[in-house]
Amino acid sequence: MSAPTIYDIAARAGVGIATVSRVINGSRRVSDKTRGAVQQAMDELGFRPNHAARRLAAGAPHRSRVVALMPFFTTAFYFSVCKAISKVLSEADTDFVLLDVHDQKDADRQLDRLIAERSCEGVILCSMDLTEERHDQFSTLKIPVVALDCNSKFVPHVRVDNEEGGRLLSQTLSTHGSQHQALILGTRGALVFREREAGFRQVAPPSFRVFETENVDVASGARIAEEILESFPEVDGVACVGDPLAIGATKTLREHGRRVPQDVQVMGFDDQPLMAALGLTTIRQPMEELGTWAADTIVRLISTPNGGPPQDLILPLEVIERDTTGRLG
Amino acid sequence: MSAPTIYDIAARAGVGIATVSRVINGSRRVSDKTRGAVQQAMDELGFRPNHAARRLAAGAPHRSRVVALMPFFTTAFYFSVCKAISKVLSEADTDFVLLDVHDQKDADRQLDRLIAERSCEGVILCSMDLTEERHDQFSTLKIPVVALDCNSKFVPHVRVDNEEGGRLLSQTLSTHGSQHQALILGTRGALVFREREAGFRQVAPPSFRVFETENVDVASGARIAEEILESFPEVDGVACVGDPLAIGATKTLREHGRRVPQDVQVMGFDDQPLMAALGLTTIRQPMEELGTWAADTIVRLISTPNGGPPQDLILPLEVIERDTTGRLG
DNA sequence: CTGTTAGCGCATTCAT
DNA sequence: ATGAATGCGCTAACAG
Repeated sequence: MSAPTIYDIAARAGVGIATVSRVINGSRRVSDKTRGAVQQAMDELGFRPNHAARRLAAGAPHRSRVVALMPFFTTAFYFSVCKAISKVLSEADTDFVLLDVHDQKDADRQLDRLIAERSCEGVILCSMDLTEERHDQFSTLKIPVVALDCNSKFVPHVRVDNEEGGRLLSQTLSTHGSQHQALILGTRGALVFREREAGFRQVAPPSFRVFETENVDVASGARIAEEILESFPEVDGVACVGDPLAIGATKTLREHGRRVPQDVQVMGFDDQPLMAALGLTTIRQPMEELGTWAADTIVRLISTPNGGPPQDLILPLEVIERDTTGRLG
Repeated sequence: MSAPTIYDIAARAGVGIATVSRVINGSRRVSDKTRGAVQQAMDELGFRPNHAARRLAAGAPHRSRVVALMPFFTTAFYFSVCKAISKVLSEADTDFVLLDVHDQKDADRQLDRLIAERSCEGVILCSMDLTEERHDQFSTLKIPVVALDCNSKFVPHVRVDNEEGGRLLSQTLSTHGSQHQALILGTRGALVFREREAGFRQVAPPSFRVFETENVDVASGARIAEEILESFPEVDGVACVGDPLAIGATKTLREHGRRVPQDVQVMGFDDQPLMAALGLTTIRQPMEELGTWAADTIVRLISTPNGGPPQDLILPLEVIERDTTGRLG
């Protein structure tokens, strides 16, 4: 049978529903005896108060909830994004529901559920796009959606110019004289990586090579660097689509006697926390700003259903030169 | 006046509430004309559907929500904890509401609200304790609370033995011959830091010194290290209560010509992501396990109100020796 | 101390 | 295509 209500409890305990309510809410105006009976009935039936009914009856104030779907585990990039979102939403008295999704399928399941249950007032989609169909669903339900780190046709989005990022990667290496550049890519399943690759290819010196890896962590960077040294020994510049990759690559290179940056230059991407301390040259993504904009926008769209036309935003990238680049030789 | 309901909209648009409901839910069985009128009324009145009422009427399934209060901004420690919690809750079909709190006052405000609004079914408290009074409030409302990284008298908690951590810090330095040890502490307002300090004091060689800093970031570590070099030049071991502090301290020491670890040994605390790549000797906290246990426990307590007596858990610490410690000289 | 009653705001028949 | 009526599960007066 379906979930028991206070009526079921009341009947079973031989009391009125008000008494059950009192017990639930810890009122002291209940005799220990009846309280016990009610408790027992609740335990036996596995009673769980219905949250929606509670809030409705109590006249609790509105509190919007926005859920953010993010592939959280992948990189520290999302840590910074998350912090920013959290801050904005908190100040807007909006609940921040964090949904960690592993892959697209996972995300789809959650999106279906959100639509079916209408269980939030806004959605922030990180590094993930929407199908047109699903966009229409959200649209008719008037649940605003914004995308972050993603170039969406359907919803307002904030991102950086990843193609430009790819170009900056190669150009910075070239500036210091690198001729044989390797690009370490995360899976091409991710659009942002494909975009960076495209930009890189546009400007890289002809002998460049591209290497793809599943994960974008330190271990992968270290492993791919081995591969690079073997198949592309003349390499004098390594560009990575994530900072951890660069850390791993640098480690391997140095272990193999290559000086960084005198023999090989290395660059990361993101400028995650601690990269300054590590001296990694990298391309800074304005992570806080990305999160802030997404959160601000969703809050605005929630309170102003007709908040004007979708307004996208492209934030600037910045090359941060530190110790892993410099003139070769 | 209070928030407009569909009755207000219906009245203003000269239609029945059912029609308003249809418009809200994107039903196509509404003439464009009336739809327009309803839309306009909604816009003019700033209508926002009441989420609780919606779910109640729609008979939506229960979905528990647990909110985690965490001082998110402070360190990457919480990133790992957060990941673990997120994973467990997601698998338990439980919403994960993240509440970033800056300080105790902030936390108190949020806790008051949670109690007043009964807006969640469980609470995970990170690095923060409960007053007895507030514990009683949660208790009578039957909202379970668990604490993480905190030694609470009132609620089940999971943590490491921070005193032992303090001892390990000093003992590891001593093992390699360090006689003049400095401890860099975060604010003594945090219990965990006080505990580590206590442990450290128990076993440190007599000439030790303790330094306190507000923040536990790289910059603070670098700054305090300057101070240490000035006021405690004979220092040959620096123990920190957080990894970033140690990174900063190492940087300063090396800039001042002190070799690490030959002249001065340095240790961090936590073993955050990337510390392996950085070669920092540190004391590993089982961050994932902490988060997993907290989430598992809260899920269990929600589904089993009488889940037996509070069961605390103390997880083991592990010294991870890397490149910043080793025999002096 | 306890039971009765009346909504909370909305989705949903069932009429029309 | 639209309106009236009913009930979701609970809290909060109001009676007793």
